[in-house]
Amino acid sequence: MTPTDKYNPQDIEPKWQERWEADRLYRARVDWSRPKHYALTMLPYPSGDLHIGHWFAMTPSDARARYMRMKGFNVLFPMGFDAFGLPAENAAIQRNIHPKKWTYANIERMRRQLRSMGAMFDWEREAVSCDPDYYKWTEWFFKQFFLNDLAYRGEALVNWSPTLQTVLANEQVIDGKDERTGQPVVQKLMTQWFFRYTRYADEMLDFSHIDWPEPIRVMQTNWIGRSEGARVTFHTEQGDPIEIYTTRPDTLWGATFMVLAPEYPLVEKITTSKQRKAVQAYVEQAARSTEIERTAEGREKTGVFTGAYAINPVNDERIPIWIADYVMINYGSGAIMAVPAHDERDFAFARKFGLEVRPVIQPEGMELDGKTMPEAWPHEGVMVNSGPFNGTPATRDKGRKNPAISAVIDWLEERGIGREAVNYRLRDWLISRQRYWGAPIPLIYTQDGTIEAVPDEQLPVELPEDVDFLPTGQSPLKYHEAFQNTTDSRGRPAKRETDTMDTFMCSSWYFYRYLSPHFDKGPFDPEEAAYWLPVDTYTGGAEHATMHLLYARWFAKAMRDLGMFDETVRIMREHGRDPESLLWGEPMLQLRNQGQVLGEEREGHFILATGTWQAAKLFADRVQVIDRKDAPETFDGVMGEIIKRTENILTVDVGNGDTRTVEVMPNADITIPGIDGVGRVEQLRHHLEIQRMSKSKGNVVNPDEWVSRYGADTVRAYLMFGFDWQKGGPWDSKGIQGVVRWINDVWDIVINTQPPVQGDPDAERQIERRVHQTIKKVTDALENFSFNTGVAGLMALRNDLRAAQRAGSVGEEAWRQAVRTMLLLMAPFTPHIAEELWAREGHPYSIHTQDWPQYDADKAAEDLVTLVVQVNGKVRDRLEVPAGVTAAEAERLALDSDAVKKLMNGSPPRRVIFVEARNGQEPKINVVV
RNA sequence: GGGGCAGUGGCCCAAUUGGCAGGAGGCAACUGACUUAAAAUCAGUAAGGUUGUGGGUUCGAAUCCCACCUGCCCCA
Repeated sequence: MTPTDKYNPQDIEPKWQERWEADRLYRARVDWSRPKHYALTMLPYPSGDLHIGHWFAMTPSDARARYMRMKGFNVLFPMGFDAFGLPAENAAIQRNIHPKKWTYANIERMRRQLRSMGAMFDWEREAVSCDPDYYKWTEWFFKQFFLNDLAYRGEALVNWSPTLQTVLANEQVIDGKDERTGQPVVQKLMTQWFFRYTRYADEMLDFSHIDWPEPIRVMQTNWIGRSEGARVTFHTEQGDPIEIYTTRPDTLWGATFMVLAPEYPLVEKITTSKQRKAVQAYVEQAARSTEIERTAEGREKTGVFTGAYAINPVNDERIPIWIADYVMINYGSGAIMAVPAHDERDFAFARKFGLEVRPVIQPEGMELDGKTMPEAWPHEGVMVNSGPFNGTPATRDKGRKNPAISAVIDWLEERGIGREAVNYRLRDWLISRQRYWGAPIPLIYTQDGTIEAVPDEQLPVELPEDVDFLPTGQSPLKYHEAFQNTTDSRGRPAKRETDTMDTFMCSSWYFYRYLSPHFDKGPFDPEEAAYWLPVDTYTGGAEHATMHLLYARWFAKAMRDLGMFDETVRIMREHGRDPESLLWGEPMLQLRNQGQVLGEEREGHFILATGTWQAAKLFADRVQVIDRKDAPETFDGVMGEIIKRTENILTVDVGNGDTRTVEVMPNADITIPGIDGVGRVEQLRHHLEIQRMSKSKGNVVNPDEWVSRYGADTVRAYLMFGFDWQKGGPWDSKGIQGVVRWINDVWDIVINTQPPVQGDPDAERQIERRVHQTIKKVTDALENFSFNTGVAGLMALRNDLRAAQRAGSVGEEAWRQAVRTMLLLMAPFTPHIAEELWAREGHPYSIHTQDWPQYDADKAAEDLVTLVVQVNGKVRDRLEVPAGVTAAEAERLALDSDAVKKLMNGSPPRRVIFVEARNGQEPKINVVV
């Protein structure tokens, strides 16, 4: 064997990667004569290192894109970076590196790592969201939305840190405190920029045009949270209107008080002087709690009476107005009518403060008494105490479908008291960020208070680079004079907006930029868009269900309605393509989510520790790592597996669910097998559970290491084989061995087989059969994102070829044919070795531009099959029968079988059910006696 | 509290519309070969189960329905 006969991924992988790149093998070009396929995988954030999760998300996606290409599609599979965001600013503050420098250095590093995957990314279409070339268009989108009333300035509650004088993101606030400084955070109303997200709420509830996973559709539906009901206007005794929204207008007569959010603008005006102090104190306290705390169910209700009263418009009753933090200023109108008898939260509030509870829906077979009822009754019944509606049945149906609600809405509208209304849980999209590292909002505030958009020819508003980062976390744009000071359209001094945009803005349109990353007449080139759009297959994590994936849908709809696709549509028509799929306003037609690769389980060291006890803690001067098997029966000290180590404090599992704490003394004698001399406490291994990977847990799998050990093909194939892709699971560093063996075997099968010139026809037929069965398996697997079964099918074929190789039973012609097909089937999974062996077999470059093998059902068919014979559903016999056995024949054979005869005892069968063979399964027959 | 997803040999996982759990495949295990020995590699081998639990539908349920248990995700 010459050295080249050994499989050496370190050799062949870079070789082919370079060749593919030099040949621009993966360059995707518009070609109207061929069907297109736009395959997309979520773009990474350039955090610095590609981790195994990126590989898990991207390489199966790549395999499928490659398969689509071999199937005859012109495939676009681009890649880029979602490069704006907070981590870059944190790096700037903590390590004094400019965000730009940090980000681009990371991108450079990640590009290299991404290339090592051997994916078919078309790098000539790469887009980086922090390039001015890119964010020019992010700004342009903002401007279009601004000019077309899709963007507006409004007030929103934000997490405000008085210490840092800055706004914090939700994830930066832990228990009402800034996670970095531990200083308290308050809720403050601030002026911010919003997009009219709810404008497309109803359209976004329609999933009929897209093939997205059910859980995502459910999550988005719940997130949008459409409800039907009515808006009703109450008035204070002084005549100030307070509009409320309710899904239960049928309970209006049961409203015994009103509740306003503490931030409600009218609060100050209506509060009586007697109540002023209490109200003010309450408002201040409410500002200190977060929304999550405020709305948590089961939380003790708090609130204060304002001293004011409102008039219930349906019965002119005078009811007290309270403020309470369980009512949110940004949900509905920030005010509610409280119907304690029929709403759980109102009920809890009424009981706490001794407010009246008045049932107005009487359920059948139950007598509700406001004084004694133990809980609210939010369900169906007959309306009572409701003036003209007494006796009207209320069902569990929502909205107009409920006769009581429907009747009351009509009545309200006739009287002009209220009107039918739809409400959404979804709020408008707050896009302002008081941050530096984001796309600037291209607006100018003039001296007279008007707001101007920056003229197109001045876009992009570039981020200044000469900025200083204060450790406070404040945006440096806030005090960057040169950036802020500008002139308006009439040449007068003016101020720039210093807020930047939410990074979800950048990622809402990146897949359009990929089409033409250097196009300078618009965000994308309509000539490219007409061919490639929309995205056919999108893959990524389900964690983006309600944010990115919903924003992207909103964007597509807004773009469509602002005419941004008009030219694209025209070109589509010119080429005879129906633009329907683009006009749906759906960015991605098919979506699939991968699961998550979790950390591997690892046993901790089993130790014997001795020393002195103090309270319940052992101060150990000696720690010995031993094999669990060698553990003594009893031990005077602490014996067990280390489950946790913090510095020099060990938590040891001593069995029976008990743990002991061991503090290892500085000069302790530590012995660890395989480590010479005295071990260090840091060398003691603790138990690792199967859990999410994170640096702090020390269970991170570094793909680069595994690639340098086994090659990219092996890592790719293992990730596709070892997991149910849509589910994910724990990494298994031993499990990868199976893939290593498979690839080595394939190498050996192709390189080191000398098939005889003449083979055994039966054996050759059998191999051909297996090959075609495998074509079917692998094809189905790739169609269905079931990558693990695809690789498993290829491994099974390997087993068959191995056996034939050893037996020398398959002749040269048949052998080469089988190997040829196997390599084609492998190409999407393991592109490098497939290309290498393809070349060595003398086939023309490149395997990746070949046609996908054609499945032939006749060739896959078995001659003889096993007929499974059941009696009353239990397997009683198996008979060898010809493949195409008919029902009549099968019945005759089954009834003739000894096992069946014995069970039937001569009586005739009551029923016989024949199940035809299908899809490689065998026929079954069930005799019912 | 509400909603969603999942639970199959020791482990990862298969099982198109309900139709053989001889479990597809892999890991681990065991036996042999190679080796002074071990690892790695190669060849071979059997073993392993009330498909989370309990009911229901059906000729037949891992699959469909109901309830419960456990785990993960989303919302509150």
